[in-house]
Amino acid sequence: MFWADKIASKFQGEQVVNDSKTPSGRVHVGSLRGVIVHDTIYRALKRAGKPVRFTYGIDDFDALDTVPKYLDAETFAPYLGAPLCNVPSPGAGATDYAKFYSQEFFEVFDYLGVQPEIYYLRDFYRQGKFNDHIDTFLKNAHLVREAYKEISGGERSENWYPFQPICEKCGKIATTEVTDYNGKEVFYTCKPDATNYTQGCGHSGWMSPFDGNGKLPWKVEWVAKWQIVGVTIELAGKDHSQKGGSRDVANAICRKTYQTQPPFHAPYEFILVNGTKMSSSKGVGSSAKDIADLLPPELLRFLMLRTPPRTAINFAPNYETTTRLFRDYDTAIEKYRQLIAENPNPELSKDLLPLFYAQTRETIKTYEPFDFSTLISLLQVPHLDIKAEIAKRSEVELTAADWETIETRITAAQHWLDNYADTEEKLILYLDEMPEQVSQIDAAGSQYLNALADNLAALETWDGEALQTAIFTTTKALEISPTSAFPAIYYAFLGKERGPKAGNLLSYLDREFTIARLRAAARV
RNA sequence: GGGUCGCUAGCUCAACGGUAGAGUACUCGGCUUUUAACCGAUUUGUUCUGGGUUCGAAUCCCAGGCGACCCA
Repeated sequence: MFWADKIASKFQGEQVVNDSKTPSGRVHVGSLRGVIVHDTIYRALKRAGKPVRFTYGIDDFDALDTVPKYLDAETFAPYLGAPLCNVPSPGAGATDYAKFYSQEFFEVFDYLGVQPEIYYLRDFYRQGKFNDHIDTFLKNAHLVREAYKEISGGERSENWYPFQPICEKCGKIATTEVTDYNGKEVFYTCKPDATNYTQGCGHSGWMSPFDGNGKLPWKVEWVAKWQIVGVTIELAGKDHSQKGGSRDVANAICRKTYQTQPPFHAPYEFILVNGTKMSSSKGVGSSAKDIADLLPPELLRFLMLRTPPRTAINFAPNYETTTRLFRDYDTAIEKYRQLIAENPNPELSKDLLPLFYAQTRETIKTYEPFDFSTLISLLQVPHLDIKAEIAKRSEVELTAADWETIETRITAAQHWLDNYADTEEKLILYLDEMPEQVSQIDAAGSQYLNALADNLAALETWDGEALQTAIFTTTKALEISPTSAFPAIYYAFLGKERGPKAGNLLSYLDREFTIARLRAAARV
């Protein structure tokens, strides 16, 4: 059974699948895994005909704890420690920092066809939805301390309370500590040494903890959120899912304080780039938007889906990995088309379910596949009418829908060439100098190039067809096999053993130059 | 130091207690205006190691090695 269906099969009755994110900056592609994993489980439950909702929370009451290096440090340093929803927006089109980055994230949601019910924790706090839970936790602070101690070994002092007010004086939330609660107000101090990234102002006093005046620490907040939203299924990244890790602590708090079972949980792995975890601080890895610019939505979903959550995904946008992704997707489409040719409503086998869940809509969009790596090649042939070439190479008449897919693929291939291709992966015409690799041309090859130069000099028209004919008639005249002749030509112009159709390639070059190069290469 | 996950063909992965497979790469052949395309075929394994359970282990258990990650 496909992994998402296996999870879905465990549940009866109404389910709420939840995921959340702190909008602390640009979102890297690793964060998309959680999104897709949850969306897929949601869709699997729907497919199984079970009642289900998909909710997504923005943790925008969390503090700004670092200024990302792509932002001006001086501008944002004063806001370190303040709730993200109270930090100014780094760009136009948003009211604040949290909205700015969550909007960017949601654009990717739209792109991927992910449509959860979105909520912002700032609203929950300000609307008082947390009030009862804040009261519960302040009154049961000992249970939270117990859970921390038992699960993660962290000691909390006797007068520690699980609550952080926003300091009335300096506006920071990361620096405050509550030491008393009288049922209506908490006594807090804004401590200069509370964190290692920002200083509190030293203010202290009594204030109400309700209606958005402060927040619960996030492990505690997590538990309260489950109660408010009614979450039944929520997975977490491997980092939070360790024994004694934050999810373990949250689960314990949930059991102790509410005497209820925490939501279903399973860990999901990271997305690795070249075998190592991507991290925005190290500068490795791509933002979610970068990858979305490269991969069409169904391909990006497919990438995230086909690997079960427990297994790490190793994606690097290099030639090998990128073309394989497209090829695997096309292979699945091909298989599906054969299947529906026999039966319009087929039972999907396990290997076709990733294709099903990869769709942004409800049905699988089929098309006539055209190999992605060939597109990359064709795009590099100068002056080539790529659409005419594709039409020529396709066995069937391409429909408007086929063309729509192909055009998306052309855009993706061009984007890959422009942004990710290594120089060795690109077609390079050596116009100014002779490629070193001409030394690979053997005696027969040299003889061939000379003969070809003679024949080309005598050509009446300089076009691809005529050139291709000349190339072949020359091989026949010399009784040399094309497998020896073609590499000699490619070495002379590209420094490679293989290349695009030689006649077309040469037709884009100047005649005198071409002939001179052939003779020069033959002499080496 | 403690923990989690992983290790299967050159590469990417599947098989999850019942004959180890696919794609790709490689090799070879075909394609008589045929060259990053296409078609066909062959080959590829101490399933990381060592023990154990079992009629039977890649699969379950124990120990070790290596790697990634988390916590301290």
